[in-house]
Amino acid sequence: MSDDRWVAPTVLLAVDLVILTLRDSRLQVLLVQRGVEPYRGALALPGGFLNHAEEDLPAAAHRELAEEAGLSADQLHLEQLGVYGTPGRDPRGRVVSVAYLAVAPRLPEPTAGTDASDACWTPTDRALSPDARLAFDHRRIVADGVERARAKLEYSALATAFCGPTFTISELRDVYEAVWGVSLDPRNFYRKVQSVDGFIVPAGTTRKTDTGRPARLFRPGPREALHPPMTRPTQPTDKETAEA
Amino acid sequence: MSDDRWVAPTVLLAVDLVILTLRDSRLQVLLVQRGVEPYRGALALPGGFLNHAEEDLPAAAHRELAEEAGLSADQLHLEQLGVYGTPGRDPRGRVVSVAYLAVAPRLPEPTAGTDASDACWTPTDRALSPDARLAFDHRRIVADGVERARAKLEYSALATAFCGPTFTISELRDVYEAVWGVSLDPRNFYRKVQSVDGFIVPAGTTRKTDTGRPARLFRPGPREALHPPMTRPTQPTDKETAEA
DNA sequence: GGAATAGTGTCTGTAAGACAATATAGA
DNA sequence: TCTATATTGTCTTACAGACACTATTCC
Repeated sequence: MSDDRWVAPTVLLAVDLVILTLRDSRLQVLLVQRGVEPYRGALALPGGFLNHAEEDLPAAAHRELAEEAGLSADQLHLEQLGVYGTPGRDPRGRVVSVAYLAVAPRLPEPTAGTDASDACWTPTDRALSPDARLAFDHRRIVADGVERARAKLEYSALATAFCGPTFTISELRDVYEAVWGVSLDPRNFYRKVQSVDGFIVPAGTTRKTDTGRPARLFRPGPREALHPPMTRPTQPTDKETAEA
Repeated sequence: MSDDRWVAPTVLLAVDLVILTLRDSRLQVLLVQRGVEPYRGALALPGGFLNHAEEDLPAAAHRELAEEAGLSADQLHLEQLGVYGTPGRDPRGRVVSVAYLAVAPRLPEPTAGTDASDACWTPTDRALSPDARLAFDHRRIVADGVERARAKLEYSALATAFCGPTFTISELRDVYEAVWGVSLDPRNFYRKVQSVDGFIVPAGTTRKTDTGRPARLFRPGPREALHPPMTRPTQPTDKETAEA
């Protein structure tokens, strides 16, 4: 720093997205097959470089969300996940990536017909398995995103972001069971989730299911932080041990 | 993107530090008075640009920690807090800052005699008051850091990072009371903190206080995540209402 | 002994987990 | 009727919070 001619180094800034949703009662993440080098042909998170030097980071995240997944900002949770800037993580140079976590309800095939027709939903456990071979350090980013989602289900209303505008309590329980990888007692969950003030509010109507009694519909409540939090079981349950 | 000559824009990358500690039973943050433009003379977080294009982000955080606060990596908690990259946040250009949260035990005047003799510990409530006038968007970064610390006291062993290698349960309670801004029952806290398996382990010795019975000493346990979490009181207590 | 802090015992209300019982749909 | 799911009720246990009480130091 004693050198007067010292100038701060510049870096390339990218935005990567961990987009989570629930499909077939499984937590899935959107991955795209890379069409260019490096890691051509490998699976990677949707994302890319800033468009121009003045683009804001959340704006870039929304842009990539639309370009690569066909998802709009409506009905979608988006939060910053972290920065990944280890030198050498990208062979093209010093690329620092800002990762965002997006949670979307299951939409009617959002990847079909868009620019990113090579995007595909992948179960997170498969994406995180050792033989998945994700590009760059995207395996770690996916792992961090899943872990963030698991943690936030406990003390925030993030679970409703996996559901549509209205949902049944069973659907909400399905979110918790899939993301946490546990089985929850439907009856205790039913009362617990309703006892947390402002978490969900009744929508007044019901929805028929394939079989059984129709279920009341709810919509997300005003509360974002849950007090008391939803408690994640510590003991392994049937569902978790089955997946292990 | 259809323009073949398009090249990704570059940004300047900086690292800023929210260094928290406990002094006089108050949560304090380290601020430095800026000696150069912009915001010359204003208070700001310690930090700076990357030294060279290949410097790793945690390495840069540690370097700034040593340069501007005289703190070494030993006995210190450091975690990434987030990215702040809104265009226009720095008049010098597109500067994207990676904020780190550091938690340090109270050390013997770490700011004296170092390069950053103009660094000063500031109570967080004063740093966050409207008349503090921090440089850049550092007010928000401090607020985010304090909020992160508050949240992590609940479900992680972060509180021990505020203490020295050994500590009494009263000192640990002091951390919770100062960071949360509440009063906790010493007797219930005593049993609660010991019931969380692996949080703290007895060191075997005791420490005399000014007055009263000597207290047993503990050291941080192996557990980083607390199950069950420490519960933060929701109702305002005497201490909180007194500060409001 | 008195003051101050450390540490233990006990009670009570609340909430979580287990699980029986009832309600409402389709077949 | 049976089956399947939704919703309610009840019981037991665990824990948070309030607080009396004992222990150990210095004065």
